[in-house]
Amino acid sequence: MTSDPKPKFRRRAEARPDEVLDAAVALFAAQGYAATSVEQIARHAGLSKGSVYLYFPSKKALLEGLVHRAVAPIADAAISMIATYRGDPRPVIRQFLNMIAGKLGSEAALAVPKLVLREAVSAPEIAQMYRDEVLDRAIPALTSLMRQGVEGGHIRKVDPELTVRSIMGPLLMHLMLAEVFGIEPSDGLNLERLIENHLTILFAGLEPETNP
Amino acid sequence: MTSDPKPKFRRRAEARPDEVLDAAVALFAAQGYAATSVEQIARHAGLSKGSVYLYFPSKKALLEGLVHRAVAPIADAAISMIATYRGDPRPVIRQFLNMIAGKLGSEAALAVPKLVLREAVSAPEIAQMYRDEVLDRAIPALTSLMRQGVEGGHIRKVDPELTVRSIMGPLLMHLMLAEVFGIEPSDGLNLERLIENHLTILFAGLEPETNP
Amino acid sequence: MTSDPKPKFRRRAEARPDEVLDAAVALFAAQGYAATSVEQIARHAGLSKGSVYLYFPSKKALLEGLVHRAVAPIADAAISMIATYRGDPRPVIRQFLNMIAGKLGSEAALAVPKLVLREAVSAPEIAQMYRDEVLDRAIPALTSLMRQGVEGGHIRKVDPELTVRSIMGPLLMHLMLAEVFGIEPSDGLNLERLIENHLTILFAGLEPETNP
Amino acid sequence: MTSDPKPKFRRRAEARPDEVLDAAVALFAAQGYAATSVEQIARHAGLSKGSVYLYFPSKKALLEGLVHRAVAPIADAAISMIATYRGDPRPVIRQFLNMIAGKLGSEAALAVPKLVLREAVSAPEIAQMYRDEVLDRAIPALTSLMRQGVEGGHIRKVDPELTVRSIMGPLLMHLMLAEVFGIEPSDGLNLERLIENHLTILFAGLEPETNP
DNA sequence: TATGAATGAGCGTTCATTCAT
DNA sequence: AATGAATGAACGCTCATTCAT
Repeated sequence: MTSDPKPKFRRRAEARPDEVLDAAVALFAAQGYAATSVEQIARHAGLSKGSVYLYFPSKKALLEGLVHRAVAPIADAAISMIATYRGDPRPVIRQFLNMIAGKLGSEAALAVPKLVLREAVSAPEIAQMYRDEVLDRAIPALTSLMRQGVEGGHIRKVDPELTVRSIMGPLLMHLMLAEVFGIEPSDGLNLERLIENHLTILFAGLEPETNP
Repeated sequence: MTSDPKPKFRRRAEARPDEVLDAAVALFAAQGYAATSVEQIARHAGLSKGSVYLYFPSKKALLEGLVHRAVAPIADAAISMIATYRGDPRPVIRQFLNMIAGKLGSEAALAVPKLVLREAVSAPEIAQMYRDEVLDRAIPALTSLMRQGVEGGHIRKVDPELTVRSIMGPLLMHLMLAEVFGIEPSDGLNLERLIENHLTILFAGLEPETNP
Repeated sequence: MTSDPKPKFRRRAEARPDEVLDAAVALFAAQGYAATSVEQIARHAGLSKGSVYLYFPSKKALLEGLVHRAVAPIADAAISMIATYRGDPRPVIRQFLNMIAGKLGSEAALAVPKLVLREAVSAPEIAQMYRDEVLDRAIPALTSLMRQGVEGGHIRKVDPELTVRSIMGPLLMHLMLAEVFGIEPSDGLNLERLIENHLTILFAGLEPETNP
Repeated sequence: MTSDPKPKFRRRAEARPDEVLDAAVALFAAQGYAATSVEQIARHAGLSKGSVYLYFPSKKALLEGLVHRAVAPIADAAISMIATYRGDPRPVIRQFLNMIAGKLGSEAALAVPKLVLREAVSAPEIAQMYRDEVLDRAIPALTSLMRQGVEGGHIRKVDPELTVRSIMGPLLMHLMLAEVFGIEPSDGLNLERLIENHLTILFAGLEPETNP
């Protein structure tokens, strides 16, 4: 803390890259990657354009760094919840969706996935990174959660892989309608009610067939 | 294969705008709007850069023209199917999803919605156009289809507005995983099986509650 | 008149070049040469862009044709008035200025001289043409009018060449203030009053010195 | 001769805008605004095209900056000379014209007014700027100089407003003939002799009428 | 570490001119 | 005689990147 002999006007240098990334997410999310200039990011982060290149070798590296930074926590939280569960998957699904809603509904955490979606085509490295670090870990986990649910007779005999789409899809659609097109239900982007309605249908739909 | 390699005759004026749009979809879809130059589009369509401006006043007008051309047919088909139906909505939903799958699963028809999704942030006019011409016509139609289904006792007492997300979401998610991240189930982008699995759950989930 | 066997829908072809020039003056005057496109001129004249090139080999040829057409009459009228006069030049000067004011004050005749002034730098051929056909005929004529006036003792012993500037300059300045900067005297661009005031001073100033 | 051939040191930031403007006047004067490209200006000033935009946000801003830089000094000098004078205006007029001749006869100072004249039509902001900063200050000053001369009986009863045209016009015409059309008197653009001849006539013409 | 002046390649757009019809 | 589709060169402007300081 006080070991530095002349700390008076020292800037916390290690924090800089993060500040730059913060500025970048904000601007990329608001205007898109292509429409955001390095100059804008630099000003937003409180330094000069040239200094950005001290921390990141190119504009695209910003995007990558950005995604990388945001991605690990989400996936980790998700996986740890599902990984080793045995039994009726429905309670875990409820927990899982509520956690995601909690994460995304609150803050600018939504910005990164949105960004990935938009830039995935022009920047396949980004899509790949997201796939590697999030999707290819979370989807198989969900898939095997469902598989053991089917095998244990806890739920109807559905295709575990495809059912993952039925679990996550309505939430994705809800967010996309709201975020991209500004279409919200009459009482606003109410994630709780969406999930409640969704789970009512989903859980009834997953109920094992009573009469064999 | 199916298109003239180098058309001998110039001056087929009426066909040109469409050819330009064809080139534009292809390139926009492959590289994104911002990363595609007008020059590229022109060469792809077999004309000079300047000639593109004979048919479209700006690059953005290409995007708009593109979306406009692709959008009306989809929405029209959808609406006409749903509009005046009375009774258990489930058969119509099956028809509806199959139609959409037929339209999107086949060709480059998917390119335009994908494009809209990506450019929506930087080009809000595009998002607005899509909303006006597709979403704001299709979603209310679906919503009231569900509403009368609930009121007629044909399905469980769900929120009609939110249930629309449960109907369409899984399809959206399936396409997005495949198209954006290259994630497909073990037997490929099999839209029929996806829909079948989805509808099994959905229809069981919508079954009116038997007791009380 | 009736010699043509099928004159029904015949356009008076010989009039076309003039119509094109009419359109060109109007637009060049309003927007400048560089800011006016051949397309605009063509539309204004009621034909297609390509057809303009039937009558004029290039855009610059339009400007030249324009000036040429407007120039001869002005100079001719001026010269014929001055050429052979002997005696006190003052009555001729009055006549001359009134004629010019009549020509310029009325119509779009001002447009061409204004155009020449503006484009003279970038298009020296234009300046040269104007010089050849107007200035180098009118100025020497005025100069010798003044010279014989001095030599005959009708006016003060002034420099005939420089006095031409004193005769024409105030009118030029008046028009330029009005046309370029929108600065007009309190009662509008009143050419008669301007000339009256100007001539009062000029003629008194030219009065031969009474003493010796 | 008087400027560094190839400056060894980059980064003389404060001088650059002025250098760019210098290059711009030269080229605009020689070729006109529209016919001069930013690239030309940049090369002339020894920088790259992109660098010009470091100092000026647009090509038009160059023109404006140019005019602005040249305009204030002229007007200031003029006004300060005339403003509060009482009595026979003729001595002040002589001083005033000599000062203007001194300013314009020497250097490239003429380039800017010429430029204003030419671009006034296509760039009304420029005309307006010149009007605001020069004409609307100098002309009223001259007008009231004349008015008090008339009222004090120092000069003939002329219209003060219109007489301003008689004072300045011959000089304007002399410069225009020379600069635009290359027409000069036999002994060159001799501003002193022009002014002498002009004032002889003007002052005699302004002499109060002797016999009432 | 930090700057910001400087660059150069590229983009969207315009337009005078040509030419098959 | 007349068209208008087509071109290509040029222009104003932007911006990611570099580098001397």
